Amino acid sequence: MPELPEVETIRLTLEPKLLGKTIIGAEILHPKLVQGLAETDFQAKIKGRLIQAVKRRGKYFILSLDDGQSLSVHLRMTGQLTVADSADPVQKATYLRLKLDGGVELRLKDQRKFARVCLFNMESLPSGLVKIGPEPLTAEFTTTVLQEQLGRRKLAIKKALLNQEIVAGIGNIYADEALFLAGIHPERPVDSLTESEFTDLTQSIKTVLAEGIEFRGTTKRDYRDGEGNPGSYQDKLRVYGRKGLSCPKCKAPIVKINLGGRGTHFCPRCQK
DNA sequence: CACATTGTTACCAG
DNA sequence: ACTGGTAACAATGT
Repeated sequence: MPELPEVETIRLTLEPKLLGKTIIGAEILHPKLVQGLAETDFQAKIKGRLIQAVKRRGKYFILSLDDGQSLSVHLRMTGQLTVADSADPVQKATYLRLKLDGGVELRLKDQRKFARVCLFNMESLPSGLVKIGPEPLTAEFTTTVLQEQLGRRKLAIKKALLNQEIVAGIGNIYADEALFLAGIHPERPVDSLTESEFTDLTQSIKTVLAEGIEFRGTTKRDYRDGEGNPGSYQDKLRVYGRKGLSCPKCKAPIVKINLGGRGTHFCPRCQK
């Protein structure tokens, strides 16, 4: 469940360890990990490249290399990225070892084998980055932009927030949290939101994501930052995972429903 | 054992 | 063409 705040925390912890390093080799231990490239081609294309920047776009972790290529990593649900000493024992479910100069390596571990890695350039963006929506924590994300992205559609607002083409980086946890802060029921059709609700929602999205980064991410189970440490935002969550517990605003019990196959938490009194 | 967990995409129907 | 719903994927925990 690494969403924007978790990937950003990973980026912050890994940047000093990766910047300026040269990739001297790669070992792929799961055949489906790398998209659109055979293992030998991947190794040939990446060997000798210098890491020029450590970036993030939505939930994608991205290394910019010195020849115009980039390496993206999407952690999906249980992926973990760390930099380890090459001599350190390799943990179970480690599927990528990106060997760097100085005796260290970037390791990707993933209990569920859902994580994906892609080596790309401007002409060959991975599918998830082609139509990705605005970055919610930048000035480009405004009430007007959110309204334009949503259009006058009838789908439930929570489903829209989970669509990465509408806004980048929001997952199940932060969608529930943002809707609670804005006082909006997750099943409300998008076209029923008022002007002031759009404003509140835009601000709430920025607030919960910034809080998530401030508290170094939410660790429900698997999430760890680039140094293997859990986050602490799970202690600050207002509704997610709090079914039956009292609403922090009105003390009514938090309700959990299924919306589009996803667990959805909200306060039936505060969110209309 | 059945089911929940979740991000993305493939697929289907209107 | 567009919208929106559902299933599939994967593995583990309850």
